[in-house]
Amino acid sequence: VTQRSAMANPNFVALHNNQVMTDEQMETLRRQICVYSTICSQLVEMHRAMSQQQPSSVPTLLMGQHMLYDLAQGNPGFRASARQRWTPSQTQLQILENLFEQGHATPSKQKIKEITMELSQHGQISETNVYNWFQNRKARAKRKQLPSQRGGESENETDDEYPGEKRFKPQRDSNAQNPKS
Amino acid sequence: VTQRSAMANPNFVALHNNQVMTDEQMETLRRQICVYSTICSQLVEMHRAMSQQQPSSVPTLLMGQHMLYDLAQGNPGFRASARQRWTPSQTQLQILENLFEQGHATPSKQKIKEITMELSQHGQISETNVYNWFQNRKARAKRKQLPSQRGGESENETDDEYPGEKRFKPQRDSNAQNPKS
DNA sequence: AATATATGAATGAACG
DNA sequence: CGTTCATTCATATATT
Repeated sequence: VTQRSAMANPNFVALHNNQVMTDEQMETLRRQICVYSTICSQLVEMHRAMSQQQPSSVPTLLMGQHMLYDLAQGNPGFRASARQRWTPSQTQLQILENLFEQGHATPSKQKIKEITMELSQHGQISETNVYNWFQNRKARAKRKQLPSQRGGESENETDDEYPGEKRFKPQRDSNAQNPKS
Repeated sequence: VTQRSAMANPNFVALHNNQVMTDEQMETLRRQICVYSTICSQLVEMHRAMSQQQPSSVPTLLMGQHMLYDLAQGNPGFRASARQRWTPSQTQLQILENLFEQGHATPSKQKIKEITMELSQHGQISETNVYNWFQNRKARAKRKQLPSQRGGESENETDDEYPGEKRFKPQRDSNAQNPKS
C-alpha cells in the first residue's frame, strides 16, 4: 500500500543456501576491510619512519599499496555504500525544472522546505535531495556556458581529459586564512 | 555481528542492484582479508621489534576504536594520482577526526600550526587545509546548512524529520582485529 | 556484458 | 561563521 515504485527495495543480498546477507552485514564487512586498510596504511607509514632511523637492522617490507588497491577494485559492492541514491520521479523533475526556470536557482532553506513538502506528494524525497538537485542543476548549467572563453591557448596539460572548462583557480597555498583564536 | 556467515559462505551472492558477487569474488574477498590479517601481524611484530631498539620519536599507532571513519565513499588514499585540491590521507583524516572529537572544534592559529606540522608527516598539507577542514567539519556537523544524505527509500516510518547527522559515529568495532570467523 | 553518459551526493575551498 | 561554488566520486541509466 505504501510501497514506492522502483527503488523501494532495500539492497539486500541473498545467498543460495537460504541464507541472507543484509545490507547492514555487507556494510559491516566493507567497513571491516576498510579498517584493515587503514591499519595497514598506518603501520606501513610507521615502518617507513622507523626505517629511516634504523635502516640496517630492519627487514624490508614487502607489501605495497597495490594490495590494498586491489581489494577495492576487485570487489564491486564493497567499495561504496550499498545504499541507493534518490531518483526524482517524472512529476518531481518537472516541478523542479519549472522552479529552476522561474529563477529559483538557489532556494533558501525555507524555500527548500516548501518545495520538499510539495514534492513529497509525488514520491519519496528529502530536503537534501532538493538542495543537491538545485546545486547540481546550477553547476551543470554554468559549465555548459563557459567553454567560450578560450582564446586558442592549449597549454593545458590535461593528462586525463576532463570535459569541463576549468575556471580560474587561485590555488592558495601555505597561507592560513585567518584562524581566529 | 553476523558477518561471519558472509565470510564463510561458499555460495554466490546476488545483490538486487544489478550487482552479482560470485563464489569467486567471495573467495577473493576472503583471501584479501587473510592477507590483511597477515600483513598486520607482521607489521605489528616488526613495530615491536623496532620499538625496543628505537623507542624514541615514533608516532603512536592509532589502531583501535577510531578506525571506522569515512572510507565509505571512495578510498582516495590508495589512488596515486595527484589531484588539484587537497585530499586528506586516511591517517590525516583520522588525526583530524580525533582532534575534533577531543573538543578542538576551532583551533587557534597556533594550534593549527602544530596540527599542520604533525599532519605534514603523513602527506602534503598546509595550514589553510587544516583551517578549512575544521571550518567545514564544524559547519556540517552543525547541519546548519541542509542535512545531507539521501531520501530514504526503505521502510522508513513517518519520520517527517530529516536525518540529523550523516557522519559516521565512532562506532566500536570489536571485530576489526580478529576477522577470523 | 562492457562501455559511455547522466546525475545524485560528498567535500575542499571560497565568499560575504 | 553560515552559505555557496567548484570539483570529484559513485551509481543509475542508456547504448552498443
